[in-house]
Amino acid sequence: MTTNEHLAGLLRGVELRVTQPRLAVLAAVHELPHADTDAILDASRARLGQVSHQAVYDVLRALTAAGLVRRIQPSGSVARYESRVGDNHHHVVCRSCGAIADVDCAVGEIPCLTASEDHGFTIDEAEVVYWGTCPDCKAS
Amino acid sequence: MTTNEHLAGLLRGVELRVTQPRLAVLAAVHELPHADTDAILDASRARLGQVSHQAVYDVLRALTAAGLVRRIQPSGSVARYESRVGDNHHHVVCRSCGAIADVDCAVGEIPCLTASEDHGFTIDEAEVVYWGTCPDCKAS
DNA sequence: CCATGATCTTGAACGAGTCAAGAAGAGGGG
DNA sequence: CCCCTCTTCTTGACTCGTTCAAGATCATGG
Repeated sequence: MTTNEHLAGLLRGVELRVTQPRLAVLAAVHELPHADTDAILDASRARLGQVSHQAVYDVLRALTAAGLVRRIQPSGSVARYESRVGDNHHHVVCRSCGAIADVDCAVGEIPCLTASEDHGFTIDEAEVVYWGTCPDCKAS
Repeated sequence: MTTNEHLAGLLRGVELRVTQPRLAVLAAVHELPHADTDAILDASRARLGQVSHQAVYDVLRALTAAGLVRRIQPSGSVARYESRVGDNHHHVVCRSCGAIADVDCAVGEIPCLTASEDHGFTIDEAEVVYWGTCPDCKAS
C-alpha cells in the first residue's frame, strides 16, 4: 500500500513541496504503471475532485526531473510514466495495441552499454525497446 | 552517387509507382541521414520546386511500410528517417542537442533480443537507444 | 502567524501529424 | 501509341498532445 505519508516522504526526499496534486499524481503513477497523461489526469481527479491538466503536466515534469518517476515514449505513442526507477529495466511494446510490459535485461546489469563505436559521444544510458505482439492481440 | 535510375529501381523493387515526389524524398533521405520531416520537405522542394507537405508525409509512410526507409523517433524528438535499413544498427542520441549517430551493436548480430521474461509477447525486434552527450555539446 | 516564492488555475496557443475531397498522373490493356 | 482506371498528389481544414503566460493560491521557513 502506498500511503499518503509514504508518498509525501518521497517528495520531501527530493526536496519537492508536498501538495495535493503531487500526492495524487504520484499515487496514480504508482497504481497505474505505464499510464499516459490522460489516464493519470483521470485518476488524479478521481482522488481530488478537481485538478487542472496543466498541473498534472507540471507535476509529471517535476517528478521526472527529480527522478521519482520515469517517462517513457515509444515511437508513435504518447508519453507514459512509471514509478519503477533506478533499476535497469526495459520494455516490451505491442505493435498493434500499444500495451507495455516490463522486462529485465538478460545480458547483465548494464546491457549493451558499450557501443562498438561511440563517435565521441559520452554515453550514460542504454534504453532498449522490444517490439512484438502481446498475447491478447495474438489471439485475434 | 544515388541516381534517379537507381532510386527508381528501389521503388519498383517494392512495387511502388515511380513519381517525382517519391524520387525526391528518397534522395533526400539518402543524402540527409536522420533528417526530420521538415528537412526532408525542404530538400525535396529544392529538387522539385514544389511538393506539398502532405505528399512528403504520405511518401515517407509508404517508403517506411515498404521497408525502403526506417523511421526513428527518440523520446522528445520529432520523427526522423534514415535509408540504412535491413542491418542491425542502433543510435546514439545527444541529450542536449538531439544529434544522432549510428552505432553497430557490440553484443553480436541480435543484441538483447532474448528478453529474460517476455510476458507472453512475441518479440520481433529489439531497438536500442544510447543516450549521452555529443562531442560538440561537451565542448560548451 | 506571516512573508515569500513555488505551485496551481484558467485560457489561449503551438506544432507535428492526420483527414477529406477533388485534381493530376502512372502504368497496364486495348 | 493512347486511353482508362486506380493510385498518388494538392489544397486546406482540423485534431490532439503538449506548452506558454498571467494571475491566484498555497506550502514552508522564520
